[in-house]
Amino acid sequence: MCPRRRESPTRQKAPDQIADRLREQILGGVVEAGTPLREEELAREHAHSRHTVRTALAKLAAERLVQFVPYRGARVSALSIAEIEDLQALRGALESEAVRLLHERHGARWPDTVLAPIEASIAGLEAAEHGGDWLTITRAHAAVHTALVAAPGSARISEVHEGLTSETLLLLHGVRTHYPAGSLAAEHREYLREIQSGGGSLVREHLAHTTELIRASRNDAR
Amino acid sequence: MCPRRRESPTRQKAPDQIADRLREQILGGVVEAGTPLREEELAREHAHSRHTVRTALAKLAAERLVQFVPYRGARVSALSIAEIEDLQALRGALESEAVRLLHERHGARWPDTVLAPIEASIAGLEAAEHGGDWLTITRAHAAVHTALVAAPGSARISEVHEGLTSETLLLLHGVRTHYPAGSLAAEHREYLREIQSGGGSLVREHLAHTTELIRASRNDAR
DNA sequence: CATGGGTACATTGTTACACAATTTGCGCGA
DNA sequence: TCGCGCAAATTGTGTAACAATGTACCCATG
Repeated sequence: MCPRRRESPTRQKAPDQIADRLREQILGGVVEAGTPLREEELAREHAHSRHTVRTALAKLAAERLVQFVPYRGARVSALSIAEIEDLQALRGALESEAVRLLHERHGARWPDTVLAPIEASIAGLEAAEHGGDWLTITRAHAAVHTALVAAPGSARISEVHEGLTSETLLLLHGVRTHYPAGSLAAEHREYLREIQSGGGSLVREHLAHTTELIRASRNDAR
Repeated sequence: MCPRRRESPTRQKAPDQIADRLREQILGGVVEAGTPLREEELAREHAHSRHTVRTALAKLAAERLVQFVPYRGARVSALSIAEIEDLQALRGALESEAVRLLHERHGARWPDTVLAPIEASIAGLEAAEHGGDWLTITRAHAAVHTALVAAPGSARISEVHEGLTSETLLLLHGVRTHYPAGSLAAEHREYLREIQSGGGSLVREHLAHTTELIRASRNDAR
């Protein structure tokens, strides 16, 4: 292969590659909640050693896509409604703090430098709604919230929030809600308009709406 | 030794033991910021394999006590003032959300069931201030904030907040501030009294005070 | 004497294979 | 039919080796 330029980051490490592939399988629904993940089997499938696979699984455990039982191994996570509410409470804390910081700095009319990246991500969501599969749509949806939380530039709030993305996508995978194409984007444009003058309660209301969709979807599945 | 009862958790795993020991060394100042941590050396010192040591180092990296440079190894973390401010912003988001939740449920007079664990941890801080070393004091101090954030029972907010404890203690290790014994406890009793009627701004003020102490301590050290 | 290039060294990243440890389930005997 | 013991399945950890990467040092040339 081509020699790597010195400025490039070192090539992606094997555990990261394995984690990426497993993450796609889990979030894409190929591997369902509760499925055991056997180290030797994964080592064979990915043509890597068990040590490398264990490192990859540890990364997914940190993202809460998998859960470990000692001497029993890893399995794909499933969250209870109570756990979902805890997760949404955390996301609400982070996103409402981002909104508070933006109010503190910019009042009720946020400048274009703040709005443009968020609006760009909403445009991306709209594009995803026309033609993308459900995972593509939920990823684009997550990107909107990520952009909003990133807007004040508080690096650690952003980082923790981004760390919740896999888990959030895993949750939404099970939600078979049919939105007309473009309606999620419209909803988030409205949300962006409202939170410039509103506050944390709008954030929590927005997230509670999502929790309710998940709850309803689970009830329908019974 | 006595056979382990089935209800007991399995014995502590080797990587956790190594991580615990290294954490104590780092937080106790035995291993200073910037010190490289060589895998083979640690493997010899702890009488474990490099695999086990690498797993332990990964745990400490997740707590941000150490930082990895690819192919260069781990070293004990050092945070810039900007990074400290980001960390405090995150802690502020979590603690002020806990306070908001407590107001939402209990108004301006929190019941004893809420206050008792927090007051107990402040008593523990007071005990630590009489006779404990600086790490003992900073641990007891962290326990007060942990108890407060845990009070509304939002598990994930608590968990993220607790995950910041090692890093916070590492920061405070470098702060050679001389508090009269008991004054930290008194300050936190006052803080607990105030936040029952006050809100997030008091939380941020309290944390900003700590950031200022760290900043001043670093200036003094130059 | 200074600079650049190449090589070697230090250390991490990963592998293969093996054995220890733990949990659970199944089979056999009472 | 129930309880106990053992085996199987799987993870947790170890050993030893080699691959990969980055940095520093040495040598040669200008």
